[in-house]
Amino acid sequence: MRRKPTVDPQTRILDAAENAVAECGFAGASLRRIAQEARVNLATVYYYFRSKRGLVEAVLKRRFGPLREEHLALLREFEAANPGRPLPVEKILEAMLVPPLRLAAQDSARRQAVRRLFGRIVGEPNAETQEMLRHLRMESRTAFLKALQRSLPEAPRADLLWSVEFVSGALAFTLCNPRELEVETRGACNPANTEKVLAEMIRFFSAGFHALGRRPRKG
Amino acid sequence: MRRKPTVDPQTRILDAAENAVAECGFAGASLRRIAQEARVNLATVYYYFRSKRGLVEAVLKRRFGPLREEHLALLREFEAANPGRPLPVEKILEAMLVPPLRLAAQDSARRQAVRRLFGRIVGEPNAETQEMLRHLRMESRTAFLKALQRSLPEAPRADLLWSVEFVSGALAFTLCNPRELEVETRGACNPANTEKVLAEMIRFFSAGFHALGRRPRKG
DNA sequence: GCCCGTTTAGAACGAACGTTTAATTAGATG
DNA sequence: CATCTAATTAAACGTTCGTTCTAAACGGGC
Repeated sequence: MRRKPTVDPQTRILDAAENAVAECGFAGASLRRIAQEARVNLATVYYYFRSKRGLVEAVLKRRFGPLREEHLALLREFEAANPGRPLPVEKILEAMLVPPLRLAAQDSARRQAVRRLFGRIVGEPNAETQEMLRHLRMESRTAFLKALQRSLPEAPRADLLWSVEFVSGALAFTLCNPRELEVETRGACNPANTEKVLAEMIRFFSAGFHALGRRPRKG
Repeated sequence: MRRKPTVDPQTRILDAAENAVAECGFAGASLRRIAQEARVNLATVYYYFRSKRGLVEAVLKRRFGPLREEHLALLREFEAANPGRPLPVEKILEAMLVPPLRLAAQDSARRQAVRRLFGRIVGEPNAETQEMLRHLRMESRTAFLKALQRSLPEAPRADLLWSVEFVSGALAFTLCNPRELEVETRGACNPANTEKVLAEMIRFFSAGFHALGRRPRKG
């Protein structure tokens, strides 16, 4: 029954905790069930992660920590292709969307948990969690805003900030409950089709950004 | 200390439960604390709502149940203004956005709880909860899609479905953590300013919808 | 008067929770 | 082999949880 005895206990615990938090929320996730699913003694969880809060933070950092570097790397890559010139909004959107979409499109065993984890953190108002995520998102958000301002110099900064927020929200919402969307649309929308989602979002949102660029002042 | 002795116990319980779920999630909300905050005996909660699940369902139905009627009423009202003609997408967007925005803009005592409740239900993958919300959203979603298809006959149905999803996501995301957004943007974006949010979303998303109408086939 | 829906009080149930402690194992080092 | 450290275990701590139960009070309507 033991599938991969080579995976170290910390990873097994993190995987199990990710499943539990995704399914039951932060408060509903039980350390005992996590330890059981990870085939690990309950005290081992404390040995590695000190407390439940420490475990949850490790879960979030493992998944969402690398996103910042991927965001910045994609921006740099696109800018290197056409040095000195402002990026087209379509490329900026691609840099924003591709890393989370890739994250939510990995192997099917983890996919559902990762997607639901997105939804959990969005709705979690706990101050510590929010502060941690704010810190994780801050740097890439600044980079995206700077790129957008260069690409759409006529657009007011506040409008661009709002729009970035709207894109983030649409992305999070689309990722976190994929099955529901497929059911509700009777299969017309399949969030597992990453390329399709990316194309739809770029098409829809780039029009919004271009409209901002065309209107120099708020009407 | 008793502020409003006129409010009946059921309402006090629902208010307290709303606070608790918003703050601690469905699993983290404690009936004992809810009863205490509602200045009600623990048994009274069971007397009225049978179980914790029953209480949670009552909380959700009270808040999100009226949304469907408001959505449909707004659509009817706008259509009555120009009978027979397809609604402009700006009006459809207004009908989609105004009821939730109004809901999240009520008196300051309840506002924060209502907004956080939005985030909680978005991230909650519990099958029963999702099924209940699906049922609540289905009718108005169909009405919005129909109006959009009349207004943008060239746009593929799947694209419109996706776009409606994106709008819903952006709205939910914007509503559920207002303070964070204001902090992160250093005050440039204030989600409590309902008119501003509405104007920003209509401007941004209507451009996206118009772009769909202009492209008859997927490129 | 009494009845009945409502509300309170108090206690208890078993279960599950986060956390801690002390003892034990396994592996490397000397 | 003895020793030291890291890893792992079993057991227990006290608390809180959802839920149920009983008994008693309250208040308006027939």
